[in-house]
Amino acid sequence: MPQRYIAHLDMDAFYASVELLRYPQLRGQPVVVGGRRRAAQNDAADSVIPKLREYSGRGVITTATYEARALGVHSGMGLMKAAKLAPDALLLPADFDQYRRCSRLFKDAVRAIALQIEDRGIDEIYVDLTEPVMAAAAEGAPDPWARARSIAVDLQRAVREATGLSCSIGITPNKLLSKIASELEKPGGITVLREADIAPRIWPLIVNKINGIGPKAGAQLATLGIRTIGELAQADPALLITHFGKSYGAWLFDAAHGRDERPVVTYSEPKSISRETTFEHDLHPVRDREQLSRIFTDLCVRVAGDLQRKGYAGKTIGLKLRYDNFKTVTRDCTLDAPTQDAAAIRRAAGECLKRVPLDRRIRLLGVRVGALRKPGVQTRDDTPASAAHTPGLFD
DNA sequence: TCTGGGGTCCTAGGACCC
DNA sequence: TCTGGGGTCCTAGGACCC
Repeated sequence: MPQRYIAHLDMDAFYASVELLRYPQLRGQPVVVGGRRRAAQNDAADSVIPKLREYSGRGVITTATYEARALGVHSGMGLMKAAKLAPDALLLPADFDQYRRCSRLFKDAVRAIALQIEDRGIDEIYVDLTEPVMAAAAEGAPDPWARARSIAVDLQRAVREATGLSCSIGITPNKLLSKIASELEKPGGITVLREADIAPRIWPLIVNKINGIGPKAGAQLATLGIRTIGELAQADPALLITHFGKSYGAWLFDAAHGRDERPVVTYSEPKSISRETTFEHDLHPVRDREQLSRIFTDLCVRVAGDLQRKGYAGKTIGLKLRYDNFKTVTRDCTLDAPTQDAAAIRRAAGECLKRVPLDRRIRLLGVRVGALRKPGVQTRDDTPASAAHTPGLFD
């Protein structure tokens, strides 16, 4: 594989930083974003920002400022638990519309400099800088890595000018390493790593820094005495394969050595669209039947709205249900033809519901539509039989 | 008063077809 | 009567990520 120059750009504490643009007086204080939607906010700038200790109810931290992280709270942590660690931290509700607007702004700013962008969600992207770096080399730039770094400086400036926000950038020969590198000098850093930097910079890190090694795999590696990426790189690949299977075991070994040939993918179609909700309090399948039914229908209406707005229809309807003990079950069924109709989705999901045991309280309900297609673009298989009888020019 | 909401990908077994 | 493969679709669960 020829030499590539891949950047990973990660916005710093994104949601919280967007909120600080709106509430600049909170800068320097511990602030977390999360919890339930704000109830029809009146004049936000004048109202008093609640503290974490005043919060009660379900919910997790979505983002914490670096000041809040210093107190031990982090994203994904339950708010009630976070309130014990940082009772005086300020709590702001999430405003996803605003985050999406900022996301679009920063991505457009990057796109004005480099075209090969892979979207990785609202606050991060990969950028393939190989072409611009090679173009500079052709014009006699001495060190391509220095050129890559200077492009990163340009990217950071463009993002700041477009949004007022800072980001961190990692540049390495591939996505796997760049993702790790962008975290090394947060916030606001640029980290360039070449082949020779893998051993000194990557190997001392714990295995969970690798994108794709989560809590489960990390714990299982720990039982084998493997905690750092370096230890993983020195492990016997055969041992990894016996514990993790042929595919994942081999991948673990390659990843530890910094090998990754995945391309930067600039376009992809969604595979599924879903809506789910966790209730304020667990609901009883019989006693709260009416409320559950209303919520269920509402989820179907919302998912149908999403499908219609984005121009998709789907053939596989899925139901997700989480019990009070956090056990989650899913059921799905496949229709004869794709749909984007709320009533059809509700019927199919209702059939799925009949197949799950309703013997305990329910915490979460979700509806998903998969096997998506663009209904406008019909393949032969999608053509409804009735289309043959559609009145036409000669009827 | 532990544990959100939106996704992707993988595995594994069974049905069904050739 | 016994016994092949391979391929695709469907379903359920789980790991992981942002």
